[in-house]
Amino acid sequence: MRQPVTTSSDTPAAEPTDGPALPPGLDLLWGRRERGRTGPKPGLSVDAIVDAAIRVADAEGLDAVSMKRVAAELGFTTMALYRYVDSKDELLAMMWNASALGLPTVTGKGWREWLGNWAQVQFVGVCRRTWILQMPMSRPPAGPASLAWVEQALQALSDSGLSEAEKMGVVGLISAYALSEARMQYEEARSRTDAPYADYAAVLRDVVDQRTYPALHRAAWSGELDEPADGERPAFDIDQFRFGLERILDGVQVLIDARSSESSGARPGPAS
Amino acid sequence: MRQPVTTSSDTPAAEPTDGPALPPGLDLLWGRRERGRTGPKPGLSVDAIVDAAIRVADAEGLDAVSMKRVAAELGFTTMALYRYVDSKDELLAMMWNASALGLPTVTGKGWREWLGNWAQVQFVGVCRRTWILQMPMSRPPAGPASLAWVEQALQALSDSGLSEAEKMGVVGLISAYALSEARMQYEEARSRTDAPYADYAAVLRDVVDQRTYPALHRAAWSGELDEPADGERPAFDIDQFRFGLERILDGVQVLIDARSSESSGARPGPAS
DNA sequence: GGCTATCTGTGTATAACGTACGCAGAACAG
DNA sequence: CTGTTCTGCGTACGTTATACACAGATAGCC
Repeated sequence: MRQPVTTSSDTPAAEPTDGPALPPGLDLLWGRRERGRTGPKPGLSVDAIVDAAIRVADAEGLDAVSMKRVAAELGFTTMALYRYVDSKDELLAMMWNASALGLPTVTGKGWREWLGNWAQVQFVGVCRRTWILQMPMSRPPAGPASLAWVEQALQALSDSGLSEAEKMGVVGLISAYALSEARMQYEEARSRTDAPYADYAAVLRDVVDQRTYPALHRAAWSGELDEPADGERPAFDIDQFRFGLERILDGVQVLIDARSSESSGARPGPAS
Repeated sequence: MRQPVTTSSDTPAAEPTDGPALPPGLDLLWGRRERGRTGPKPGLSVDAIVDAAIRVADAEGLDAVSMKRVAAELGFTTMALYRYVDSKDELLAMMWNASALGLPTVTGKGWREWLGNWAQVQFVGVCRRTWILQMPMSRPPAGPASLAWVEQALQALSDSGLSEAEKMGVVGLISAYALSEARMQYEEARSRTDAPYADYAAVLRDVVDQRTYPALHRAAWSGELDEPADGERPAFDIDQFRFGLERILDGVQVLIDARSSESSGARPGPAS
């Protein structure tokens, strides 16, 4: 599958850093891919390739990110990239990880504000980088930057009294919601640009009849679903995101309250 | 873009059923695509194509669904499909809608049980049809079957006292969560089959060092994240889904309580 | 009946994609 | 200096979706 890269047939089983063999692609993500010492100097680097790919994705969308296009961006041929990256999937994984690199360190008073800020930063982050939403993903994050981002959310919950599994569950839940909401809004905004329809509600009004869809009919004609339409509606509506976020945080609050009243009560440990 | 299909240049602006022109693809979804009366009898139908595509997806995954493969399934050539479907995207939209066709009517005592059942049915539904998770989606549902499914959830909330926009928000939130959780679990299960690693926690233990990732390190070594490993772990863990679901429902409960205490209080209407 | 417009299914062709493979030349180890 | 190993490139292959033109079938109209 991969180029030689100094096959360690001489050294019996000595790992450079630790561990056995990482799942395919992860070794590159963690910088554990060794390069040979001989041969011509590389005119390229993985970082340069990933940067170029992100540049293309930012400017022209993820669909424009082909091996050929990225190589052209760097002034190389398509196949030159394969000296640094095993496959396009690997490159996408690197991009996904790199997208978490620029994220700031968030804080907040108490777990709720902290986690709320974390979620909002993630939301606006993916809204700025809409190509993230188009990725085939999403396997659980495994790159160093992605995990550093998850780490922050876990730290926000460290004093919450939740079990480790529960913390991970909460973080995964919120992260998934941020992604989903952004994707939803993105698709909705994109379909609004070219269609003869102003928005989703207009489509519903056309298509939904009162008999078979009474509740939807009521919602569609209530006017609440219509966009302002007075021009400057933001492409991404963070307030709508906040609505769902507060729901989730309320739910987490209930869980935390239950756990803390448990510790002074009787019940032993929570089931998985 | 499309084949002639009786261009209505003679009839000035008479719509067969109603409304102007639906967004591309939606007309087919709603059966508003007219077929000419003359010419040879069609040897195929949209339904037959969609069924075949779903058969392929069920058996071999969404990646196997190519126009060629679907056509072969029916004993036709690739291009024959384009007499019934404008593009592959349209076919995928039809599949997505059709996947909601087999869903049962759910009920429950009170909005919470009702909505909880609804969410769980959706979860196991997409788990059974994992190709749904691999779809490029997800623009908001617009097919008749998808909307009928949404309708059910709205009905569960009809007596909740929430505004229409809030109901839609809640339904969207829960639906997105069901999809995300299923996708997460699916990816995790798939990566566990071929990798040298047992599970996600094992990867974390290899890769995460205590200094830079203290919270993650603690979680990874807590043992709570490990799978049972004693053989028969279900590919999809509905209990884990329920965990997040209960969090969200708790949050919705808080919102509903606030609204109902509002109605006997002072505040007029909620902002969008 | 025949004429004509229209639709069906097919074959061919195109452009784009990811990527396997082999080669010329560069850089280092001995 | 020689041999090994790497780089970058050119070429080639298989697979996509889909545009287009053509032969034959069907229906409406005379």
